[in-house]
Amino acid sequence: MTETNPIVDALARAGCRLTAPRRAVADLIASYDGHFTAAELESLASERGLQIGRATLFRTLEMLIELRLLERVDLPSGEHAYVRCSPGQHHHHIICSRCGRTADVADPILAGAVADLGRQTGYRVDSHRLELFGLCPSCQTRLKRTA
Amino acid sequence: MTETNPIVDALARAGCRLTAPRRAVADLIASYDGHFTAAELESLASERGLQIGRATLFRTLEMLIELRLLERVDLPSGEHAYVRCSPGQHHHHIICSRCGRTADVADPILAGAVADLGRQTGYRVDSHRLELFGLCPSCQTRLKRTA
DNA sequence: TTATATGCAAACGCTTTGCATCACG
DNA sequence: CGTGATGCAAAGCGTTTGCATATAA
Repeated sequence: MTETNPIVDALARAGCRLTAPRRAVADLIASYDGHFTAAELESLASERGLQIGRATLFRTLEMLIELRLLERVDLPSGEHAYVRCSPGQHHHHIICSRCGRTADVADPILAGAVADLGRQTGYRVDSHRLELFGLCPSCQTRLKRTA
Repeated sequence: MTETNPIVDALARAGCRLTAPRRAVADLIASYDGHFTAAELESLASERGLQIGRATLFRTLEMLIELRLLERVDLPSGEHAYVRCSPGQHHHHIICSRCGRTADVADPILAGAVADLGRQTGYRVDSHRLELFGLCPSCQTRLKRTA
């Protein structure tokens, strides 16, 4: 198994040291389809017998956000969660409220709407944040079957 | 001066007791054009010599959110703030990043975009949250003058 | 070898809670 | 009067920090 964890790669490219805890965090994150909280990450780490200090965990998360590999989102519940995301173009997340799986959503469709809203209000819109919540395709079918 | 604070009115309508601390919070909130944090509210209260316990402050804020007179927003800085909003139809906020003044934005324009995004991803979108940040008209002109 | 990262534990900020007292209706 | 609201102070939660130690490059 060659080293192909994209997070590890990105850390290397950014000139960060590839320490054991960072590799561990990278692997933990890779095992999530959807969003996760810091606490979830921590308990998954201990389930797997990985030694990662809480401080290191948060420092690593912060670094990954800096590198735009991760984004912090506020769930409807008020919890803070993290989602993986592809660095690069502006986008948003759509989050399944049942399984937590996320999908990236490209911005262009929204851009027009945002421009309209600016025109409507007279505000010069500099940035915006959109979070969508709903059911992913597989949870939809799963629920239909049960119903 | 007749009792015309809309927050007080709404509390009365909701069957809540009109206690002194609640009236005080209602008046404090009324004096903000834009968003405010719990801490700001608390220090404004003490500036004005009003006695309001921290717990009561938070309990009142929670109640006002329940009544949809207030909404909690997450500023780009990560701070939590509260903004007044008109109960009723679904809407979003546009927040001036300079003076904090907010405007409500009706949803319809966005609704189409959200529907598109759902179609694109296969998710069934149940709810969404949009926060817009930028400069309000008066801050725009003020900045132009300075520049 | 040396700048960087780590772990611990304590500090932190914000928010909530338990509980005895108070006061609106 | 009785229920619901208050204030305090302490607990709670998630996150950050100081500092001595360990480690990648």
